[in-house]
Amino acid sequence: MRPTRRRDVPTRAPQAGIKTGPDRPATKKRTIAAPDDDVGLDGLAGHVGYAVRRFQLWIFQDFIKTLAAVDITPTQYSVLTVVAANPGLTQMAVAKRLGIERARLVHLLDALEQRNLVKRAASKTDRRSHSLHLTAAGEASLRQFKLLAAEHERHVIDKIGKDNRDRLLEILAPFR
Amino acid sequence: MRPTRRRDVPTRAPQAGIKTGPDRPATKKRTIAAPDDDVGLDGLAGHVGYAVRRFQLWIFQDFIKTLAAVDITPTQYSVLTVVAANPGLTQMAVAKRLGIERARLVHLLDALEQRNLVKRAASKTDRRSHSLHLTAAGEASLRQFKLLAAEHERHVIDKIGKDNRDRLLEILAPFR
DNA sequence: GGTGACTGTTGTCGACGACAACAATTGTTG
DNA sequence: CAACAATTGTTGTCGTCGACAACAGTCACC
Repeated sequence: MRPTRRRDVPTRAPQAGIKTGPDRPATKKRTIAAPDDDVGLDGLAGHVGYAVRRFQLWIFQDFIKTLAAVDITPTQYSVLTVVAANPGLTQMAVAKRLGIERARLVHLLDALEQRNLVKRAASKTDRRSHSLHLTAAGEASLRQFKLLAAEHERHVIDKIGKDNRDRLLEILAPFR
Repeated sequence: MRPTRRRDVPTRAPQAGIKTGPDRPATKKRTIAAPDDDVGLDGLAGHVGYAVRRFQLWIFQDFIKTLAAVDITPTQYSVLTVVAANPGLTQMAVAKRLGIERARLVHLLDALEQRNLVKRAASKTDRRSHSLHLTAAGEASLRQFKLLAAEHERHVIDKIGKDNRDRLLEILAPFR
C-alpha cells in the first residue's frame, strides 16, 4: 500500500487519453545530461512577479551566504543601516521606513541589542518611544558588514552585469 | 510604569548629545503633509536586494488583490499554469520547475484538488508518482484566472511603464 | 535478489507578515 | 483640568512559507 493515508482522493483510474509524457526522470544521475529543463512555463514566462520572485530568492540566498560568517540577515542589515544613518530614530519610524511591522521590529531589535550592536534609549521628548542608536561595537561591526554586503553586490553584478544592475536600481527606485 | 515587562534593557539615561530629532509625528493627521519621508536609507539605496524585496512585496499584494475574487495566490497560479502547459507532469517535476519543495507542493495540490481544479492520477509507468492534470473545471477556471492575471500585469505596467517592464523581464530571464 | 536511490507524504522547526489586545503615555478638546 | 482619542512599544496568535528529517512504497541496477 501507499504511505498509509493517501487523503480521500478517489484514486480514480489513470484516465487514459491524455498524453502522460514519459514521466521524465528529472534526475541528472540516471540520464547523464538529460534535457531536464524542457518543462514549459507557458504564460508564466510573461509575468514579472514570477521572475522577480525567483530573482529575490536567489539574491537573498546569496546575501545570507555571503554574510554567514557574521550571521546577519538582509533584514537585520537594513535595520542597522537605517539606524546608523539616522541616529535617534523611533522604532515606529524605522518600521515604517523599512516596511516592517512594529511587532516584528521588536524581536529584531531584541536580537540586535543582545548582540550589543544597537541600544534603545529613552526618548527625551516622548516617554513612550525609544530612540535608537548603534553602539560603538555596532558601528565597527557595521563597517565590516558593509564590506561583505559590497561583496554580495559584486556577486549580483557578476550574475546580471553591471549595466543591468544599474538599470534594475533605476527601475525599482520608486519602491524606495 | 511601562508595559509591565520591558525586557532587561538597562533603560539607561537618555544619552544627551546625539540629535534625537523631533520624534516626528509620522502621522498625516497631526502635521498635515509633513515631510515624513526624509529618513535616509544610506547605503541601502544602492542594494538591489532591498529594492527587489520592496518591489516583490508590492507585486504580490497586487496579484492577490486582483485575483481575490477567485481566491488564487501567485503560487497556486504558477502551479496551475505549469500543469496546464505540461499535462501528466510529476509532482517532483513541477516542484523542481517552480522551485517549490516537494513537501510544500503536497499541500498546494491538496487544496487545488479539493477545489476540483487539479487531479492526481496514478502514473502508468511509475507506481510511485502521480501524473498531474487539470480537470475540465480547472481548464475553464484557469482561463478566467489568466484574464485577471493579465489585468494584474497591466497594473505593473501602469506602475513602472511598459518599457521598464519589458526590460525587467529581459534582465530577470536567466532566473527562469 | 538485494541494495541504493527516488517519490509522495507527514511532521517539525524557524522566519515572517497580518492582526488583535494591552499598558503607558501623549495631545486634544470640551 | 478632566475626559477621550490616538500613538508607541510590547506580547501573543494565526496562517504562510522554506528547510529538514523521517518513513513507506517503489524502482533501477549490479
